[in-house]
Amino acid sequence: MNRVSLASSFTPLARSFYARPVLEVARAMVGKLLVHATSGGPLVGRIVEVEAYRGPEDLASHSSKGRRTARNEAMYGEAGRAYVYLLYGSSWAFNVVTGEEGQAHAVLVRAIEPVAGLDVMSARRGMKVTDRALCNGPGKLCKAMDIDRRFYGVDLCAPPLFLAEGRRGKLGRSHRINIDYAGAWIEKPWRFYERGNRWVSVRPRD
DNA sequence: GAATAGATTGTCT
DNA sequence: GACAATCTATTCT
Repeated sequence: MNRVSLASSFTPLARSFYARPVLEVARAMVGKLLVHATSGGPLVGRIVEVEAYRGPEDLASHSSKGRRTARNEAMYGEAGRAYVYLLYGSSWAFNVVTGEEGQAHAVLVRAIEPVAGLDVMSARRGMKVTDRALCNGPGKLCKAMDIDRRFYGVDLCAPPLFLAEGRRGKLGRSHRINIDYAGAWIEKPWRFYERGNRWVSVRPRD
């Protein structure tokens, strides 16, 4: 199969997939494929770890307490669009907006299992394709998949960036990672991952 | 594998 | 001016 037919063999998930409660979408996203059709061929990763963020009550969310700024504006938009932001100065994070418009809920993709375009990902990350650190973190997968602020607010229901159907194994869930500032919300089991998958970023506490 | 320290910069107070 | 939904290198066991 050549590169062109490989890219066209993936079909974007419809907006109805995203227009549901955020925890439902987060759970369903584990096992789906993240596809970026680039001029150099498709970059594809199987999603193995995500986290749900549900403002305004969720203190870990950028939209907590109804906060609405230039940065998180995309969270308030229609379901199925991307919310991309820079954190800690040098890493990009990729989120999918869910629920109803005006509702600032989103799902952060924390880790993927590389599926296609491995040579490109490997070169972009400066490490071997077999290295567990290739895509096991929000910033790492964005670097490997060539996702940055160019994709802020873009529609994920059509190429070049979209989710496609995939298969998944056993679902696991745990507390979210690195939200020490969020008080009692630290304990919410809003991280979903595939059990036993070596590409999951942080080993579950439980 | 686990723990630690330093890097780095847009965004918000 | 402080912080952040992190990463990397380094230094242990």
